[in-house]
Amino acid sequence: MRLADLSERSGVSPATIKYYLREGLLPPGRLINTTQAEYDESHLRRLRLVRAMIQIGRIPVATVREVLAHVDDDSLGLTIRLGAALWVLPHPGEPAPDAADDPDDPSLDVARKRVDDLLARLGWTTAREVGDLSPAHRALVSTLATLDRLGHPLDADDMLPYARSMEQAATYDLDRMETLPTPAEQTEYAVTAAVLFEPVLLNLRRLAQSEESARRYGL
Amino acid sequence: MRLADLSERSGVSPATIKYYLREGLLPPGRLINTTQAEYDESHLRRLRLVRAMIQIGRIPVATVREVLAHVDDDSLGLTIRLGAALWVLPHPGEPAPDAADDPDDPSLDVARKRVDDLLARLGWTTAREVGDLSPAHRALVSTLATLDRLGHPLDADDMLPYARSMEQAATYDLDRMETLPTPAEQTEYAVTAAVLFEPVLLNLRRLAQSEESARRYGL
DNA sequence: TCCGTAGGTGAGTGTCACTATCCAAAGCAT
DNA sequence: ATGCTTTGGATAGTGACACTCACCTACGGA
Repeated sequence: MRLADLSERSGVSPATIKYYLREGLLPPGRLINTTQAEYDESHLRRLRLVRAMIQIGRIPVATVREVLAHVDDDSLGLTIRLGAALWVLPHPGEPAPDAADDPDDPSLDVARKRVDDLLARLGWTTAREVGDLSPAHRALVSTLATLDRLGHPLDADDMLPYARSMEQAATYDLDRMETLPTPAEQTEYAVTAAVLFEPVLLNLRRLAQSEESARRYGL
Repeated sequence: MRLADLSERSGVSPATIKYYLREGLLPPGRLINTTQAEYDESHLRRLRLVRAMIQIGRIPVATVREVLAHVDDDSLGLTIRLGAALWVLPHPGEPAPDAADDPDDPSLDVARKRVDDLLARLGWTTAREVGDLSPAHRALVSTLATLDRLGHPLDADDMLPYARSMEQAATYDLDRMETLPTPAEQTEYAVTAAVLFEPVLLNLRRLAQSEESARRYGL
């Protein structure tokens, strides 16, 4: 498969593929000679993953490169490999990097305490120990602080049922992940799940909301 | 309260506040004379909402303007007003606007059918009737099609438990919304919920995932 | 042999959320 | 009164980012 074929089968323009190759998001093809390269199904697969991350997940190119480095890193154990890949993904709810939270903001302390309380009640001891180091934890705290400031605080009780649902979802995801044969595929699956299952959940939620609103208020 | 005070209390730079005024995201203050304007608590509140949408929700300025127009539009009934405000919000999972889905793509048809099946089983008749017109529906279909292409298809059975959870969440949200006194506040709450509860859910999910992964694989 | 095409590269494009600078009029402090 | 600051208003510039274009050289088929 040459670059033009890769472009045709993926729907991505040749110029963009060249750009991805340059940026290291796609491994170079096998060079037949100085001016021809051969690509295979693995390139197509990787290209589709890259597109999903960038187009659907709106993930910056530099971040995609980091994530893929972890996916491809056979030297790590599965737990670390998974963690590393998901750790560098953007976490919705994080403030923009150029406007980081003021760490002295008292509303953050309040939110942090509430998250700790929630984790304790859930029995998520590992998450509790890792605490603020995890981007997911920080993003959660930051979002709760913002909700407080807007006058719509969410306490641990409010979050508990949501957390239980997400626990179920996570169990389910890992079950599916385990059916895959290699750690590389498993890690890739986890990334896909993070990037693409999240939109599924959110859009289901919005559909549910308009359904319920129609039921209550007519129309 | 003058512009500088508004800036101080919100943590937003005066230059940015001027920009928001120019862009119509913030109503102008009451002009005391040609060079001084007076702002009040409602401006502070609106400014915080705008910041949350832009910084946390990463919503484009032009979209924020549209959403606020619906929040402020007293001429509409609650259902329409809610729907309109949420309709224009970005839907995660939508492809970037400059790379819209090819409508002839057969994988989209497959995904559409699966969503219809799911909605039928859930008994979400309104969502089913509105179908493809809803951005949430379109984004869901598009995301499922991408998952198919990546070799990790999600069928209606897989989604059913997630959808039930989201149904519960939606009911809960609307209950909270109904405690607010005016339609303007209710609409604002719905927007806040869409923009800020979603990060809460997603980060809970990621925490649950690493918790469960630690349980299964140690560390 | 020769023309079209392949892949590689550096520079350019468009978008977007600010941000910086200027200006003249109007306080406010002394 | 005087001089420093602040205001609203306007225009232009910035930096990040994901491409996208034009051009170059070297094949490779007719």
